[in-house]
This record gives sequence, C-alpha cells and structure tokens, in this order.
Amino acid sequence: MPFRDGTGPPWWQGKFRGCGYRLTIPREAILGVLSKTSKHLSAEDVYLAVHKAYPAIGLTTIYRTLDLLVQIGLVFKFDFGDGRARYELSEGPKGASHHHHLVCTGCGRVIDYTDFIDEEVELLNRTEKGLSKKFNFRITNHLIQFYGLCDRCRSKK
Amino acid sequence: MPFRDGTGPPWWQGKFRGCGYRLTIPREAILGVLSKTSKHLSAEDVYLAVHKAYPAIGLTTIYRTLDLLVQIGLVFKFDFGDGRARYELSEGPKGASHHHHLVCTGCGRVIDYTDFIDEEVELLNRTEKGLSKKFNFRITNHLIQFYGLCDRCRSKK
DNA sequence: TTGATAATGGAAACCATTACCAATAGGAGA
DNA sequence: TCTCCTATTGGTAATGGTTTCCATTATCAA
Ligand SMILES: [Mn+2]
Ligand SMILES: [Mn+2]
Ligand SMILES: [Zn+2]
Ligand SMILES: [Zn+2]
Repeated sequence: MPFRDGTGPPWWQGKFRGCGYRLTIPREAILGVLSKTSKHLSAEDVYLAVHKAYPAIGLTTIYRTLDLLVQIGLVFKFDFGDGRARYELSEGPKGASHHHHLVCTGCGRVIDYTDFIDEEVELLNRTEKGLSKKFNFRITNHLIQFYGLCDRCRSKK
Repeated sequence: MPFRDGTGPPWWQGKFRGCGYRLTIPREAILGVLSKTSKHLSAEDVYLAVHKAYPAIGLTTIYRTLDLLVQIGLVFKFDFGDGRARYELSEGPKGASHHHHLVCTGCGRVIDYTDFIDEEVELLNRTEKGLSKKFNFRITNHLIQFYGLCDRCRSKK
C-alpha cells in the first residue's frame, strides 16, 4: 500500500525521522489507509482495512500506532458519542482540509464542514493567544463540534 | 439534600413536570450534588457523593439519571480523554456560568474559562445559523475545547 | 556479525457502561 | 382508601472497546 517505489517518499516521513521513530510497514499501512479516506474510522475499521493487505498486523498494533500518530500530531482522535474513538488524518499532503464537525445526535451521522472555517480559525487564534497568556498554557490544538438533528432524523420524530 | 423544606421549589422542577418525568429522591439527590460543585464529576464521583446521604441509591440509577438529565438538557456530558464521561450542570439558577474548557493533555487538568466567551458565542450563533441552513440541521448544542500543556506539565518536560 | 533497543502480535485482563429482571413506589381513577 | 398500571429502581451479569503483559521479531548502530 505505502509508497515503496520510486514515487518519492510520502510526505509524512519527515515527521517520523525527526522524532526518532521508525517508519515500519504497519505504520505505513495504517497511514496509507487513513490517507485514502475522508471517513472517520474507528480502530477496528482501520484494522479491517489494513488486514486485507497485511493479515499479519494485529489489532494491538493498530491501537498503539494510532496513539503514536496522535502524539506526533499526524492524526486527530475524536469522540462522536458512539462509544468508540474515531481517527482522521490531521492534514493532507498540502496541509489543506482543516475542518470542524457537525454531529447528528439522532443517527450519529457526522458531517465535515469548511464553511466559516476562516472566521472560526481567526477567532480561535485570538482566543488561544489570550488563554495562553492568562493561564500560562501552551495550546496545541482545539476542538469544535456542533450537535443537532439532521434532516432525516428531524422528520422521523 | 434536596429542598424538601419551605425554601421553595428548586428551579429545575419545571423542567421535569413539563416532560412528564417524576422528580424522585434519587433524581433530586443527583441534581443536588451537581448543583453544589463546579467540578467535572464522573458517574462514580456522583455515586460516591450521593451515597453518603442515600446509601441505597445504586450506580445503575446514577447512569440512568445522568442520561435523562442530559436528554432534558439540564446536564452536559463531556469527554476529556481520561476514559470516563464527565458531567456538569448546564446552567445555574440564573442561567449564568456558560463557559468552555481548556484541557491539559499532560495531567488531565481541566480549566473552565469565561473570557472571550461573548465573542465566541456570537460567532458560534452566526455559524450555527449558517450551518442550519446549509445542511438542514436543527443545531441544539456546541462544544469547544482547547488542548495543550499547563504550566506545571510544561516545566516537567 | 553482534548486541541493544524498538516494535510487534496474540491472549488475557481491565473497566466504564449497559442489559436484564425482579422488586418497589407513585399517581390516576374507582 | 383500595386497586391497577406504569415509572422507577437496584443488584448482578454481561458487553465490548481499549490496555496490559510477555515472549518473539525486526531494525539499526557499532
Ligand atoms: Mn472530519
Ligand atoms: Mn466546566
Ligand atoms: Zn440523523
Ligand atoms: Zn498539566
């Protein structure tokens, strides 16, 4: 799955080398899966997808690797309220795709939205700056989610 | 714990009657605990606190009641990443205390902040309006959290 | 090649939450 | 007040996502 050929190194190699971690087959396979979808995969989802190409890779490794990727900052971990963690690549090759989430509390559907992102991020940056100063925090990340009922769930009731 | 005396009915009674739910001893006890703290209690925290005054109330009822309170909108449920849900009264008697959270990824400390809240809420309302229209959602709630390292955890590293 | 260390995978353990079910409490109506 | 129906409750057992444990394997520097 990952690029072992002459296509050039995947854009995430630097992140690994820099931190002293090895870029192994399982890690590349997991990153490969995450980079090929825009869905919000659970650990098991990742496991099943990876399993097709590499049946020897175990679920434990999936959890461990996802934790590592979250630590490094390559992956975001979310809780949408369905009892399992969801994972998503934090940025594409070009650093694009920053977005927030709209969650239906009826059916669990999750929608990515990028509208209003600019305004939000601008305010967030200002807020982060203020909070950092006031509470002496080094802020590294933020989470914004909206909850509500989607059209389908609204008509059902 | 709850106000069975002549102090007047607690401000949350209306919410119950309106929805056809009974305001029982366990429910009042749980609301009593939540209304007397500004901490972010887990279900077990609530259980232990309630247990002192009402040893007969079981953990199952705590979970059930917290779910109910979340549904009614009296309580917010949070995930700060420590593997257990945290609960907090959504509003005080005077509807005050709307705030967001600052979470330390090092030690798990959670700080309530109200600074910048006005600006944030104003933008949030605008965003909610836009998202409602675009995705045909009925938005009922939002979540904002900032993550980072607190001063203590920063110096430890 | 060798040795030290990082990484892995399977099985078992963990533990917050839920499901189940029999017992109890409360309120509307007779 | 008495009766019936339903909401509510509490203990126990299960559930299931996630971690822990440990023996094995892969990787890299010397
Ligand atoms: Mn997303
Ligand atoms: Mn709070
Ligand atoms: Zn829905
Ligand atoms: Zn800290």
